Amino acid sequence: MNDERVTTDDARPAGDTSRQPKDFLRAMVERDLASGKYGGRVATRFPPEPNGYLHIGHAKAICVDFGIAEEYGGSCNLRFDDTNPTTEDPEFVDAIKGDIRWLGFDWAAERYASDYFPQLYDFAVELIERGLAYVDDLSESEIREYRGTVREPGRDSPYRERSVAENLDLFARMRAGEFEEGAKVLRGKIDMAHPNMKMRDPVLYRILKRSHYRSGDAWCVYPMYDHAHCLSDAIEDITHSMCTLEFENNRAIYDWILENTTVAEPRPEQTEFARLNLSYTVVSKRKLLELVEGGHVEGWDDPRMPTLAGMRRRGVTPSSIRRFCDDIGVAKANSVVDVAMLEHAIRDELNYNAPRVLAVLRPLKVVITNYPAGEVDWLDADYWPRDIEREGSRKIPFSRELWIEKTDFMEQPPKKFYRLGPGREVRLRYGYFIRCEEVIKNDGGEVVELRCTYDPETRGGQAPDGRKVRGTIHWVSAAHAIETEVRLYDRLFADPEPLAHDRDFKEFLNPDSLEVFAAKVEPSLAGAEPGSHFQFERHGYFFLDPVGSREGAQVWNRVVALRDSWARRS
RNA sequence: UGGGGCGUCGCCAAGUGGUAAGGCACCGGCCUUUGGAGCCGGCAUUCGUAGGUUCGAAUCCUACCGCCCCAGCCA
Repeated sequence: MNDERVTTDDARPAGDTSRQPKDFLRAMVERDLASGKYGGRVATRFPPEPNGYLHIGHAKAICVDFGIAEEYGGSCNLRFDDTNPTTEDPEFVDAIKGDIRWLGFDWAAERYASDYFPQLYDFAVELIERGLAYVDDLSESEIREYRGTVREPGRDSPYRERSVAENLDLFARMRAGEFEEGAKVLRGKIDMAHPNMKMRDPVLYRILKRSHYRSGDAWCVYPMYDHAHCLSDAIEDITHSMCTLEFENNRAIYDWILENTTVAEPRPEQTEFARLNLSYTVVSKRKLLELVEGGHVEGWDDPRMPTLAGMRRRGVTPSSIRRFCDDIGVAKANSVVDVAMLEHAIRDELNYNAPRVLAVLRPLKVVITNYPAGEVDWLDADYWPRDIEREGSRKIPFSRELWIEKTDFMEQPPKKFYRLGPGREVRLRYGYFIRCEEVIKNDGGEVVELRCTYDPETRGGQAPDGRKVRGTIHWVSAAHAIETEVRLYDRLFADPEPLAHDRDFKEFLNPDSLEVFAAKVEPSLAGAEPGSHFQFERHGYFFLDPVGSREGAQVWNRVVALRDSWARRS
């Protein structure tokens, strides 16, 4: 529907964005549309609990819930599933809303399960009146015992056969605050021997004498997920209620409650899909919390975190996240997506959107011995390589003293090393050919300076005599360079599946996930806008960190490195 | 050894009885003032396994194997 949901700076030629083969969810929606099951309506919802930050796994769910509604002319509500006052906090609702908007989605309505507490309570009363729910006095541990195990049936609670009148009275008194927390719960009266554990008289309401961030002290009984979710869907006239695989067993309760309460038909239906797992990362609120609390990262928005806040801070674009979600598809098989897919989506976008500039991370001084001191030559440098049809260029200064990358020089270059070495010639990008004439070392034998000559005939990078050089390296004029901080971020974990071992996942943290450099960047970057993207040629895509940067003290985050076939083969 | 799901290339993932899409990754080659990008080519005689039905199966049947979820008054 809303094909115009624009991604501000995406200049890629409009390609075919439609997944050719439909995933099973879209196929289902199309079937329902064709059969007229919901009168042509598609209504979904994204139901986060405001107890933590959204991460890349949620992004997939958001793309499913909002994306499907959008594609089929439907609507998607944002519903905070806030039925547990002990864990929820309004701080998270704002963060969640911001993250969803950042991703480029908007909701038809903003709802809160807590706003439905009165209706939800009435539905519970209805179940009691129908003899389908009862107040149970068993303790928490007794309930567990009575539930049986996956192999053995449970036993009925001694309170299971209370009369409707007694249940009504007791439930009203629970609500009135007459009983202590844990003293009583309301349970669905289904079947204590049901093979599906979830159907063994699920708890519907518990007493929690806690004030809720929205409803305050209006309630001391709070509905459980199984009671609240399906009925909230029904209240909002949701048609397709999509959730992740771990709720498959809960679908039986979902249907049972809706079938046994007076909700409008056609009723919403739940369908499950596999949640996202990403290699080299963990996608679990609890695990991420552990990293934050253990000080392994600097916070929820640490650029190494797979949270949307972290990715935004790192410089990942929302459109590349959406593109990634499109690429991975939706299915029911548990899977671990290769993080290389995400990296590819990011590069693919930034390749078209990030102007190229020069930056030296590990500076090695080069003196051009045949270039006069004090002289400056301002060279033309295109912002875009020839294969990208965008206009724009800037001037970069060339002078006698330059910085080049330490790794672009080797005293004893191996076979296919195209860069600088004693006596070798390379091209300085947008500049001249230079030849290394002398290597200067300090007392420790470390190369600290190169003395080179340049060929004035090669200005711009071409030799009139047709001479070719294999290597082109980046550089920056020492007198003009800006000092900045460059943060190289890498995968947070060194193992593709940190959770797949018998050890603590934190043991697999990548010790090199962050490397900080005092880098020299070309002077044109002086006025760069915080939040803008550039490609530092031969390094990767960088983002001027709007949080970490200060006036005159830029902090550049590497979003993702360039593919590097040299590094791969060595 | 209960129930619910899932198993198609290293990783995702189409395919729903007519003879294995696509993407990522990888490997060649071309091109190249980013060892980037781009272009060309390669990459599952086989669909967890074993039987069976059929002219014909990844798709149907049977059995088996493997993995995930469920015993919170979390969601």
